[in-house]
Amino acid sequence: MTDLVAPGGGARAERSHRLGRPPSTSRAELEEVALRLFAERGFDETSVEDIAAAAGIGRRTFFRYYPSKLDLVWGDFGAGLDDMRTRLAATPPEVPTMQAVRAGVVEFNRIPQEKVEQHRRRLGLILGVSTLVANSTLRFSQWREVIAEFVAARTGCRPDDLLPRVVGHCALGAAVAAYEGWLQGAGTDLAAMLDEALRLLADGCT
Amino acid sequence: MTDLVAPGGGARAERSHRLGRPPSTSRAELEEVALRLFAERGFDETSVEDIAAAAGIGRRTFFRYYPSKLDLVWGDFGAGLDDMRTRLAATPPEVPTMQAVRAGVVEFNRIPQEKVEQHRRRLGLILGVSTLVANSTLRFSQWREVIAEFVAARTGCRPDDLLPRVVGHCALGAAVAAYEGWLQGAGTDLAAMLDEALRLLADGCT
DNA sequence: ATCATAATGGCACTGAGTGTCGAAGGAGGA
DNA sequence: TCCTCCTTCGACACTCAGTGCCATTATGAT
Repeated sequence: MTDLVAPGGGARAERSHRLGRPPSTSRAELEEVALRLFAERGFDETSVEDIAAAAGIGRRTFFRYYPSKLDLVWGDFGAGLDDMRTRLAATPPEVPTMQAVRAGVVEFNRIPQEKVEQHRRRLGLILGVSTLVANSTLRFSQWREVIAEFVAARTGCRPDDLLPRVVGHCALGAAVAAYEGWLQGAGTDLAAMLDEALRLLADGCT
Repeated sequence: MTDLVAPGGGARAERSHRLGRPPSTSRAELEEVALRLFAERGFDETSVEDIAAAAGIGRRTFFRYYPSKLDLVWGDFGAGLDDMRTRLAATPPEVPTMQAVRAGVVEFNRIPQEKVEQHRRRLGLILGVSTLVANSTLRFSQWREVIAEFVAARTGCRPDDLLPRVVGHCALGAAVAAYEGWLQGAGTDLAAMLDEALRLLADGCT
């Protein structure tokens, strides 16, 4: 959904193309180069021209791999959303709605041990760099929509009714609060943080 | 807090300046001109140059009244925040926390009858134009902070602990959900919508 | 009239993002 | 081998937001 039709026909250049000039780089390589530059000089201090030069491509070509500098940071966000939607839809009806939401969100954020540090760096950018904080809202609206659709299906109303909207916004809010707490504390566990935040929500924030 | 030191020394040119060349326009006038143009052609289709020309000032001068095109839409947001902070701090201790939050948020959004349409247009821009949706996050973080500070004071913890953060994020989420519902329905009442949304939150989103 | 002061606006610059178009570089067929 | 097709590449030029710099302008005070 969020995916751009990047050169090579897929997200990476791994699949051998059949026709035409082969892509000279890949999204994965661009991300690697860019995230390194961001870590060294900062996001705002790194221009697209810098990234392109470091990756050995032209500035114009960068925008054929990503529609903007911001989008590069998000990785495969869309794929995760699809997973969450599927998992929520498969929840047995006897599980209470908010409990299903909590489980779904926690599962959405499950990351393999070896990718924890990378995830931390990405989230640090997303929640720390003001340009990206702003942009995140647009990304997260799709996230909220997944939740709202699930709640709407459960309660037999439309996704744009008040209750599904409130749950979507609040579940996201709780998740972001957990992200912030996780980034703030050094050795904390993201899953536990999320679970706790969503439990607070389900208990009426008391 | 959000206020820029605009020409004239204040938010408007009403207070006669003491020295130097008098401002050639005011924030209020710029807002009027700009919001009219936004309504006619759309936000993204209206350049700062257009606004400046319509207001009879230079492009460069526009940026002395507002730091960006986005900031123009928000009016006196900062003043409202200070009110909410004060009102929350003055809440009697016997009022439950979430009830105080609900009352505070509803009060924050109280608008005089004659300004309802203008408010609707502003909110429509803020929640409808993607550039502004993105920017809103930054504004709303101050809003969340006011709530989080109150909850922290009530529960005797720090504003960056999990509970205050969750309440801040969720109260904002509920409020935004209410805004969306209000904009969506024609003759709905914003205060009632907000009250309902925050009641849902306090009831654990069930 | 002259001076101090503050707003104005023109100019030039950076940086994101976009349209266009010719060139490059592979695969497959003649 | 050479030609053709197809796709990516990258250069150029453009719009627009935002910023630094600085001469100009309009006022009140002396």
